[in-house]
Amino acid sequence: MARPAAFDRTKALEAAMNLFWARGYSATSLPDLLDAMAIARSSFYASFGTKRKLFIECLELFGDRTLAMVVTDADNLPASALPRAFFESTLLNVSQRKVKNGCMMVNTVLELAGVDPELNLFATQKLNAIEGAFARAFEQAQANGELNATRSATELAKMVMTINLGLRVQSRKVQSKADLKSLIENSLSMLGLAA
Amino acid sequence: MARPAAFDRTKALEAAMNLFWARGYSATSLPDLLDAMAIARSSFYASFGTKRKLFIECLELFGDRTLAMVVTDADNLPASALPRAFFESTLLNVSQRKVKNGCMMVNTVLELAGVDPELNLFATQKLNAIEGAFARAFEQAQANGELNATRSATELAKMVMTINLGLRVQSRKVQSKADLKSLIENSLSMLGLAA
DNA sequence: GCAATTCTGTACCATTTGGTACAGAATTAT
DNA sequence: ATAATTCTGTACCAAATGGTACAGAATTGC
Repeated sequence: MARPAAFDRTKALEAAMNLFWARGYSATSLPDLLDAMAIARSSFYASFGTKRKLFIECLELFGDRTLAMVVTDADNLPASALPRAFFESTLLNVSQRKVKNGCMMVNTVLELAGVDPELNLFATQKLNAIEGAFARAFEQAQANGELNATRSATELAKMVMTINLGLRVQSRKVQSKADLKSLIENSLSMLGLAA
Repeated sequence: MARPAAFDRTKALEAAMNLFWARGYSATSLPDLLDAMAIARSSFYASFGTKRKLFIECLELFGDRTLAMVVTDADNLPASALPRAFFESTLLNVSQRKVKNGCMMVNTVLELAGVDPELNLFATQKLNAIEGAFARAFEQAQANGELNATRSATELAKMVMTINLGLRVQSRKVQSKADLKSLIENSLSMLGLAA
């Protein structure tokens, strides 16, 4: 008996995520968001609450997607190939635009560490979840003898993440894909996972 | 014949730098700055121009100090000890507050990459200058035979910087000093510069 | 047609933003 | 004392901020 609750919430959320991803939290204004999401102001507040709540939803979406990617790779690849797959699929086999956006969690940690501890913590936990996925994969592989145990699985995972963070910053600097490729190769060689 | 141009420009600049360093550019408002610098609004505009110009001055100050540190270390230490000295002096032998602030150039790159290309480039160049200092030191050491040449000096410098960027992000996450220390040790070991 | 519901559009709000203007107090040298 | 200069304080500005209110158009089931 009513007009259907049609309105592409998912698409709107996706558009918002892309904007936040590129510009960060503070520098993204509400009019910017409304434009990108192509919805009216009232619809915005009706279905997303506040700008901050929307940002959290976007972070969640981004984090879950990234985590899912790592988990899927962990199921289909040997653990020693995981870091390379992760670096390449997020830094090389992606549009230049997405590369320059870096990682939304990393961006958030740096933008909001001294400003919004709650959001900082939220992004931190998402990153830790990814680190955990790496650690579990390495642990299994070491148990199976597929991976040497010169470094512990958790330490190895921490180093993969540290290098990942570094690469994400590099990708927001003025940097060519060739440079990134070379950085990735050197990183993998240092990790002992060059192959 | 006039009131002396007294007013602690240097101290005011320092205070501004500390605030920008902790909160970033957008999240630092003018009233915040005036409070921290302890000067009146008119004095601010008279001697610093705009908020943006002040930020550039602060970035310059921060960058030059960091570069000077590396250059000094390069004159007094073997090149193989440079990365450890750098990591420890900026991440361990410093107040918890400064550690949590991370590196102002890195923060700026991530905050403003998609918003203010000019400031992003400025911060990038400062980082590149530091990378250059590392590269020169490594180059000399390789020529003298003090450092093995399994990796080229410029590649090694790039990797030191990448890991540095990663560590700077880690330091803005919720993280204990013990964790950072362990990350540093693993990083140096991976770089082949453990001890 | 009619009631119900969901959207759009716009007007409005107080607050905050960075920046300017200017009066007057303070401090110096003469 | 006086002139010169530099500071403080405050009032002011237009624009932009995030958020609310509400009228009315659009779309559905009955």
